[in-house]
Amino acid sequence: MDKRAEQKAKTRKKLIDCALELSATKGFAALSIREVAQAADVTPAAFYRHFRDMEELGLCLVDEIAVSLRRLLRNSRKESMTKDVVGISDFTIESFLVYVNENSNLFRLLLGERQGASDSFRRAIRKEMDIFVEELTEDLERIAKVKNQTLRHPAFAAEAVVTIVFTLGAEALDLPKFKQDNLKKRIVEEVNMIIRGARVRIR
Amino acid sequence: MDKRAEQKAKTRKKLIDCALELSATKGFAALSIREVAQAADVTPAAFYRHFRDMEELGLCLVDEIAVSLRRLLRNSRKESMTKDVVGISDFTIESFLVYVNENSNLFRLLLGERQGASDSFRRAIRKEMDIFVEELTEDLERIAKVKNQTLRHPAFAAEAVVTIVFTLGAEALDLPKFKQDNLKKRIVEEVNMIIRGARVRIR
DNA sequence: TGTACATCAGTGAACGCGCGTTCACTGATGTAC
DNA sequence: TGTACATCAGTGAACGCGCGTTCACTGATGTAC
Repeated sequence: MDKRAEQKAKTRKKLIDCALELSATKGFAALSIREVAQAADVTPAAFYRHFRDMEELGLCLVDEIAVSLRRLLRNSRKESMTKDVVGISDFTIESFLVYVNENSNLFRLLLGERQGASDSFRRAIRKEMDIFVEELTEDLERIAKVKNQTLRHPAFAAEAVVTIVFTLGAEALDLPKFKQDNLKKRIVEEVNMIIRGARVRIR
Repeated sequence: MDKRAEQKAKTRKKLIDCALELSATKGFAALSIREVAQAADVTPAAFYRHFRDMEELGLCLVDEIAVSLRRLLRNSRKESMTKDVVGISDFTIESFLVYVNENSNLFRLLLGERQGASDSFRRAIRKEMDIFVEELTEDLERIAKVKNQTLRHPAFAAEAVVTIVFTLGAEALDLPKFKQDNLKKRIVEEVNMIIRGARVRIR
């Protein structure tokens, strides 16, 4: 057992976790190496044993987001399969909001830096969102097929849904729990609008 | 004629303009008083004759956004009246994208700080967006009435449309002109989806 | 109109501070024999 | 197992820098007579 590597990984994780936590309150862009190092109880110089600069650490955070988002996606798909739930339900959006609340720091980072300053940051985030859109497109098509319906532009519908859910989901973070109910209803209603509007009507 | 007040106003405007321009490249949050002062060709200390701190200057910028957004709204309404165009057309979205390109710095600021760090900033921006949603709600209702249709939740539809148009509009800023055409088509399609989905169908 | 004083936008120097980055170092852990 | 050396994560001091903020000041403009 390599105690040294183990300890190093632990410190690295601590740096990442502290950066994430700090970024929640003041935004990632405002963080300094010294600040993160101090929060993680290491010397500023120690930071360089793990990351070249804050940008590199930032990309690790985006990676964390990617992992957690994909887990969310996998779970929600699994659940919607086993429960024979067909369609984007109340339930799916409910569980998304739970996720947002549980991973509020990651989510804040995701949406805060989506139009942020760093180019590599923005591209990494958009790539993740694109994956989300693609998966949702597939789901929408699959569901439509089961229901014997046709969708006009599944990919556009998926993009619109993701945009709405993520943007309004981000707003949930600033709201007290009891006001989130209202927001949830709005999201559900708007998502349904999009999907209804995407269906090709048979007259 | 008060030369002194005139000169002061000029300097103030220069500070605001420079801050706006600088914020486009590195984000408003990353700006410093000294940086803005230097860009505006004044001493850092002179900054304090105009603003208490960067936050106060920032709120002035939000105000500029408010003014320009309302002008956009007024124009688009006027045009849609005179031209007897009924509905949210290709044309309306086209002119929105033109606006976004013309006021790219303002727009970047608007969307960049929407989930940014400063609380007063976020609230000011959301207030502006809410106004936009309200006006659009009225328009949607009016148009529906003319067309003898009913909308299920005009306010939700408006919120969804504004979310889509602003978010995707922000993405246009990173795109070369020829790729913006594609984006525009996506926006138009998605907006139409929402409105179609909002209509109460008579069977 | 001319003069004497008041105002005040902008100056320039100074301050203490936290920043990123470097460097020689230490001492615990790993490795070779 | 014990020893001698290598490795390297983390230390602590130091550096120069741009930052926000203050202050007494200057000199053009405004005002009162």
